[in-house]
Amino acid sequence: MAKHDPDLSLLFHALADPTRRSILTRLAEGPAAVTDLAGPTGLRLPTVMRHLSVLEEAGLIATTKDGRVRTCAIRPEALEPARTWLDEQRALWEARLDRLDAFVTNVMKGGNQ
Amino acid sequence: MAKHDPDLSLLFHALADPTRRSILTRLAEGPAAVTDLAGPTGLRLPTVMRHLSVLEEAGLIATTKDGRVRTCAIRPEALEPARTWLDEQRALWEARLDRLDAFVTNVMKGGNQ
DNA sequence: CATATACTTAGCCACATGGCTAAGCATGAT
DNA sequence: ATCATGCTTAGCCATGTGGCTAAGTATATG
Repeated sequence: MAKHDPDLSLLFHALADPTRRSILTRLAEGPAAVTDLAGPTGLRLPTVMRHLSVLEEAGLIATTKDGRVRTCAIRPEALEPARTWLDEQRALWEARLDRLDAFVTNVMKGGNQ
Repeated sequence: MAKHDPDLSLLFHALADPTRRSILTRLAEGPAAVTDLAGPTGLRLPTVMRHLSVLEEAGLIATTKDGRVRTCAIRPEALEPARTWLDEQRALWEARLDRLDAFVTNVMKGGNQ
């Protein structure tokens, strides 16, 4: 399929995995090193590393390396595109339902007289 | 990983594909038959069918079959869990930033007097 | 009944994803 | 200099995903 919204696809895809979501909630408490993030998941480091790079490519986290420790931190603004899309859709969907409502009301009025 | 939130995973995964998102926006204009949905995508019917079943399993659409025509319609309430999760995260992330802010302010006050 | 329409199912293919181990590399501690 | 720590890279494996074709089923329509 054409890549109309690579950002949204990356974003939603990153959020679609429970491990990645739990890493994000863990990071909500504050920045953490890779090993600290790996602990709670019960997964091996390389596996966690790949989850982290998915999160980073989606813009959800930023990482910096200081000495041999890589520290990961949340990028709160990264959620905005997802929120915006959801809000737009909700608006569209509800507008449609409203029009449907108006239509039905109209038909009933016209049909009964 | 443990399946803590199968709903959210299904939901975000369904939303992570451009074709599926475009089907959703198309459906925002009103219910449509499978063939009508397939047209704009340029994809074959079986392919579209599978996108539709992903959307249906995520609860994003409902389909009914009348005669030989299957009609698909949006289920607006299905977006709620995603919205809720995003809102929760934003709250958590911002709370953390606020605490950090307060901490920094505190340290500066204490350190300078 | 025969034929077109609208899905549906089955199955193939290439590639992505999520897990792992093993080995490498850079840095901090002794 | 040596060793431990913390990440990184390479590569394997099973499964999932997104596309397809070909053939099947069910319902209108003539």
